[in-house]
Amino acid sequence: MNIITIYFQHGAYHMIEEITNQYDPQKIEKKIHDFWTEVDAYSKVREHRKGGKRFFFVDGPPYTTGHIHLGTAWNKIIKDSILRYRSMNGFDIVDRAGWDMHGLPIEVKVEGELGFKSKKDIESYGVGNFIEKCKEFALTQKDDMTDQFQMLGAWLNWKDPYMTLKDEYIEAAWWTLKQAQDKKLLELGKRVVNWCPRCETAIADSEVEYEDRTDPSIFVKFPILGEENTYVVIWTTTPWTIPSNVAVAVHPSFEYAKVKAVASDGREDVLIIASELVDTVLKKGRYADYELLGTMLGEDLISLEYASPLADLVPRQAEMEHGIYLADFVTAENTGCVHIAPGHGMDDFDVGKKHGLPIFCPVGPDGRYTEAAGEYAGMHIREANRVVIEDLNERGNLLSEGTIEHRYGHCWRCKTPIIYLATEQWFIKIGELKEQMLSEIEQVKWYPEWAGSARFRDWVEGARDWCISRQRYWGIPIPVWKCSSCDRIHVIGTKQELQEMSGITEDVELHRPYVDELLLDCECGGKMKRVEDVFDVWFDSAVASWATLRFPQQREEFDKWWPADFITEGQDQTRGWFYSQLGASMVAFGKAPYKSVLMHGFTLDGEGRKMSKSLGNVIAPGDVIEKFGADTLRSFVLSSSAPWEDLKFVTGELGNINRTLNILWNVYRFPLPYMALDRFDPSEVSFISVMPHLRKEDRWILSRAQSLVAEVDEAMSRCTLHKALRSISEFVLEDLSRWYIQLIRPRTWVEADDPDKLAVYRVLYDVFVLISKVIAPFMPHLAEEMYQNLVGNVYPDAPITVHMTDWPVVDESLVDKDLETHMDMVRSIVEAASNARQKVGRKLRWPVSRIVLSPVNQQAADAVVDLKSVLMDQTNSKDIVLTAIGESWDELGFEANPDPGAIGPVFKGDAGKVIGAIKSANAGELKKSLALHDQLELQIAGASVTIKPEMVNFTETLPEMVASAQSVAGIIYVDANLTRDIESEGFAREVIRRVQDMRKELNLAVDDNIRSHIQINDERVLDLVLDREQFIAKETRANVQVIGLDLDTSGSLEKDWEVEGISMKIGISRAK
RNA sequence: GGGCCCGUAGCUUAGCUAGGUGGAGCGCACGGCUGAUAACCGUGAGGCCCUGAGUUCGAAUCUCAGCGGGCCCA
Repeated sequence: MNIITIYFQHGAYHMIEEITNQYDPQKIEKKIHDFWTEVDAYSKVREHRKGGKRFFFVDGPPYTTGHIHLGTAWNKIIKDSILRYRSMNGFDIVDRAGWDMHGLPIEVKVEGELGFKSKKDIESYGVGNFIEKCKEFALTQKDDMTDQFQMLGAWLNWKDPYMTLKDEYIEAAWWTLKQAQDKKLLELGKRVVNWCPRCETAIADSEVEYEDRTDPSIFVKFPILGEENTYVVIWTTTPWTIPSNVAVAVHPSFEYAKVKAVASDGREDVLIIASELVDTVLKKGRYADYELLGTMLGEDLISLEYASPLADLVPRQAEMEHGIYLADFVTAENTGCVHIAPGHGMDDFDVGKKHGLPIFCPVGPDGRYTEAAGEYAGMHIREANRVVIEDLNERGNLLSEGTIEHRYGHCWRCKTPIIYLATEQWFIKIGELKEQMLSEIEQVKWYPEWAGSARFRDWVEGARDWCISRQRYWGIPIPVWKCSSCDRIHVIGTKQELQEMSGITEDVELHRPYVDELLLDCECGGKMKRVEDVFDVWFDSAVASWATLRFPQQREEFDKWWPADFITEGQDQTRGWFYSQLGASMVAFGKAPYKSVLMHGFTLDGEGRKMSKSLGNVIAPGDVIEKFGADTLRSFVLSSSAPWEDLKFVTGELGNINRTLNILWNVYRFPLPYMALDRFDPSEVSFISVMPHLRKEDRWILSRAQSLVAEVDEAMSRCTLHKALRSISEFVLEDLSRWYIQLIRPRTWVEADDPDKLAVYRVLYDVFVLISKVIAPFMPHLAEEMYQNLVGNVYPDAPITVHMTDWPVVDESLVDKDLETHMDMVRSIVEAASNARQKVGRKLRWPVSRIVLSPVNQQAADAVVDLKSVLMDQTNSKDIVLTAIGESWDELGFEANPDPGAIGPVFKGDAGKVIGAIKSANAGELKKSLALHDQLELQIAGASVTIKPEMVNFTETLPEMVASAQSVAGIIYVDANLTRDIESEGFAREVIRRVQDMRKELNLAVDDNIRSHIQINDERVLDLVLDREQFIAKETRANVQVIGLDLDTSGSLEKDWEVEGISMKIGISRAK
């Protein structure tokens, strides 16, 4: 039968259904997904909360790679759990899913599919065709990923997501740039940028990946003008930048040495090097010897000028003056003199700017030298390293050549080593916003606190102006039009403005190449053409918080919702989305776009290494779901560690979680057959009606359930989702499975109408319904499954899904903290009793006559009185005896242990006799006297000696067949001495257990009756068993039962048993 | 090289804010229960609390310095 129809079928009885034996997450989750789709649960739930307290959530848009990984799964699971929790708490939620769909990664993918190698291939294929391919690719990937996210049970607005490739989104970016222009925060400038020579574009700092790489390591001698054979020595790992050298930088306060170095062939060079580095540099240059000519500070070197060793190859180098300048960034490494090429380095550029040096950059976007590089023109810089080294060597300027392995930046997409190029780019002047940004950070609530106050703050403090332009195709076109005759600039803010200014009436797509074709009229009468750049993709996602509200197209929603109440992303987004959003929002609105931020960790493999394709340790969420189900995956990632800590993915732990859910399933399943048998209808058995019949343990579990809700609320308020999950798990395992269910089992077996049984049903029902709600944010499928059966099948008017129900409010009237404490103590006593039983070898099936507790305090004593029946029941004891608080049990014996250390010094030679006397004395009296008089006279060989308390230690001795164990309530003693009655009950239970075992083997129904024949080959035991003949027949549902010494035991099943050394033979058959 | 975070039993972790005999789960060994039974429960063994120094009567906890891992930056 289709379960969906079950949910809607309500017969005469409101029936809770029996469920499968095993927790089967795949089956349940499939069923629940179908159900959600069928009733459109998500939309209905969001609709249901319309008009409630507002909660504006912005989804950090994953890049449309086509497949989700564990990290993105974790991310969405956190989001989903928090949103479900909020929704149940009455919040009206905005939660459009987001997709980041522009940029190089997709271009690179499409280039790969089309077999392209460079931008020229794209141009000849046609930019329009290329853009269409990229769009199609992004949209397909988006759909694939949506399916994968939905498998996790993540409820976001998937039907109407925001997509960075949509015109409405592009307009949000354009509008933002126009704000920057209006506020004079947009700047076109020549700057040194990270440049990928393959992609032929600037790339953001955040797109640079650092990896180990082997590069040349060369020391070069620059000849000082006007001094014979004198050189300043520099070091570099990029020989190809030597043709672009403009200056040398030294540190103002370092000491530099001028040394005469003698080569092995007798040639002499005068070299300028930082003093402390002379030895190492000369060693590199294989000089035989040197002589120190003098020392000076860096600031004394600035009058020197030098010539480029490559002046004959690069005409511009011959024209240029080369000087020595001061810079604080110079370190005492290598030579202490730094090669400065302002066209090829950030620091270099700054030095150049400061001193008005030429920004000489003879390298084109494709990584080849331009005409300005003279002889090198047309050569690719990759080949140039070798050639430059050779040229330097030929000219006698190469002091040393080697290689070095170091961390070097690579393009994050195509892995090409980046270079630094001085180029014209568009910048947002973050420098001017920094102070405001720092103060806005403090207005935001960060989870954890240090993510904002330390980490993010540190990043923002060091932030540089933001280069937002890229020289590519698949991105939001930068909406800047420039006049070809007067260089005037206009920034377009909306599509409408573009249409008006370009005079077109038809719709236009806001991508390249379409917008490139539109020309605007300039005030000067000339024509304005769009600059060719597109936006850095980080700028796309930066405007998500208002783009998701369709601003600037719609103003109302923006005014109503913005800024975001909450966002959460991985720690890598500190420099990424947390930052880009803040920057863009400062430009647009002058304030932070989010009120609270949860920074979560990274997923690592079992060894604690990051998951990466190259390591081959990537785990696909889909595989995990297939094996364990989404709820298990969700519980695992949520409970393993605090959200902001890294998550080690250990497969074994998943099994653990799975087991916990299975126990929850079993606990939930346990009473259902009885309830079904009794046609228990919760809608007809009110809680009020069972209240007079509640036992202590019922009140206890109800109190614990309320405490659980409070714990989860507390955890959620701190974003400590792992604590919420652990509280749930502890409640299920400890309180429900290991305790409450054990306590109430016999009550569910009663066959007649019984208020005590109904009370249990009602309590269990309420607890399960509460659990279904409490787990709903975290295990939405299992929660739904439970809810539909418990509530959906019973109350036709109930909310259609558990996710539409209200989050439980703690009912203080049900909370009884004293009772909870008492129960903790009782449980500890039961555990201790079990321990003690093992020591005396008495299994639980055999009652013990009494358990004695020496309570540690009043509370412990109260607990025993309060919960005596639970205690007797669970320890299977006939009586519980309390001593006075802190008092020993008076049936204990004592043993006196003389302490030779205390006796020896006092009695010297007689010590041995004293020790013997103490040992042979009556320990109990000894103890009493010492306690009473603080000393004791003993007669030894006619002499009287004085014994002091410190001379004797007493240890308790236990009576025969008594064992003790420690509990939190105090030490307990289990008296396992047998009486006829106990022995009779013990053997009877042994018999019952074996008959039950055989019933099971025959697959008898719980309520089937039997005929049984029990042969016991021991007269004494037979006699004992016969004492409880009725009891045995009742427990085993035997209509006919014969117990005897020698009888025919034939039946459907016949078995031989050995019980405590006595052989028995039992035969049973089903009674008609 | 810099910033932030993490390091506790074979594995996953609690305890750290507020210093006072380090608790769990898994696994392992042994046992119990047998109307949750392909389920459930108990007991036991197992810890230089990463290392070293400092503060303190007392440090897993606070401070400093190292080592190892993660994210980010240079």
